[in-house]
Amino acid sequence: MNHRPLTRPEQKARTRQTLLDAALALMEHRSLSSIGLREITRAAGITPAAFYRHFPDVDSLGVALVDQCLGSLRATIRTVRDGLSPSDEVISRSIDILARQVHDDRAHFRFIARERHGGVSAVRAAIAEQLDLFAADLAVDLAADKMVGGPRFDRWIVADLRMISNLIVNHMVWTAAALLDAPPDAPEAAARVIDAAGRQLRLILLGARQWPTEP
Amino acid sequence: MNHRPLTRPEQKARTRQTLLDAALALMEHRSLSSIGLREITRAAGITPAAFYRHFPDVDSLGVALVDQCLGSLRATIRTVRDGLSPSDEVISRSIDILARQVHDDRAHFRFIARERHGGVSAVRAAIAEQLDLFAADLAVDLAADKMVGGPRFDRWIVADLRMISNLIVNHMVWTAAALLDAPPDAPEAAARVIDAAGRQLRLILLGARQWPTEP
DNA sequence: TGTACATCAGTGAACGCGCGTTCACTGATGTAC
DNA sequence: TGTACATCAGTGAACGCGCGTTCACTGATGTAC
Repeated sequence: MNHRPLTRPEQKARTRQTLLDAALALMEHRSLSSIGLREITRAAGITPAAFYRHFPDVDSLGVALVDQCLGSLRATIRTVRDGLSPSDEVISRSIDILARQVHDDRAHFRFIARERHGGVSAVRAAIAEQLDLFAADLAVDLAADKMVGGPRFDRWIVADLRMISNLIVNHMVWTAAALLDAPPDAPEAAARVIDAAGRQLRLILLGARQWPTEP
Repeated sequence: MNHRPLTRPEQKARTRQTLLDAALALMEHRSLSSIGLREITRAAGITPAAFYRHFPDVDSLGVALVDQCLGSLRATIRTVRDGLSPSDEVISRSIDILARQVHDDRAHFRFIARERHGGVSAVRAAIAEQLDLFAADLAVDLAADKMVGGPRFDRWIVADLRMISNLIVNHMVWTAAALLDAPPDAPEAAARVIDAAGRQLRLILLGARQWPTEP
């Protein structure tokens, strides 16, 4: 136990995080734009006015939430992918890892899926930016990996790498959303989603193997 | 000009439609759950209390809007697809038709994209149901079409037909959302989206041509 | 170490406002004879 | 066709309520000497 009294910046950061967590929890069944400032502060256990010490408004909190969700997810993915040897197994393993991440972090993924095309334009823009970074990461990885028997991405032109990276990232986001739609207490519904997603990804990579990089 | 006075059911249906249109217009920049009943009636030019003659609450209006949007779109798509001879051209033509539909009906597509994973569960369910019908339609069409040089979908097992139909429907929805994200006055941004979507769809069908229906 | 002052995260009261819902009503449309 | 009554879409006033934002404040933490 650490009973050392917190410094002021530490305390402030802690309250800020409490606000973010409270907002995320409130968004389980509703979207950001329907959640009130007072609701968030009530859930966080502080006064409404204190909210303004941390964010100018609820939308800004949403943007901060995006960066936190997807920033940490990006780091996680990097770590995980470094430990994967490129092979055909990559497909089913990627989907499994995604499924486990979604299972462990339903609230974060739900927030992203819900607000990706949601009503707050600043949040939409923040999500689009982060997903673009994901796609860029993936394009680099694809070009670097030499998958045995797989597509020769190292010979692809950049535009096509971005094209397929976007397709795969979108497929991942959609898969995550589908997993969230499946009731959490029905493992066979989730299993069906995972199976379908795996076959779809396999089909995409089958297409990539034939893809003419020069038209 | 038809100056015949409207019957009562006609007048009621007209007001109902005014409410639906008003709500759709208000959703250009915001999501359903952040729009108030009074706001809708104000935009529709009727008293707040009169709303209850048509819907029990705003969420129910949302469900009605889904059925109207996607029901009519489904009919449109059926008509269009009946006029298309199956060929490789189908790909670029499908995307072009989608792009034109989105261009002509931004509000409807935006509503669907925004609420597909939005905060109102009844609306989410209604959209999921309609998209499922789209996928089912597509699966039947794929199995029936004999595309020259294309995948032999007529030999596919049902599960795989559903798998690729879902993939294509999701790709279409995502493409529509991407077109909506592109500023309406920047035709070259939309053109880039259309080009990428076409190549993605081509890659998917390339994969389908190789797909082993028996594993 | 002790003291005097500055900072600033969080308080609590107050404000004006628009919300969803209710209710008895109005008056045009519809129906029965 | 004319009359008497029923229906019911839309009205307008009223209600209690929670909202976002402001403000002067408190008191613990931080800093200078």
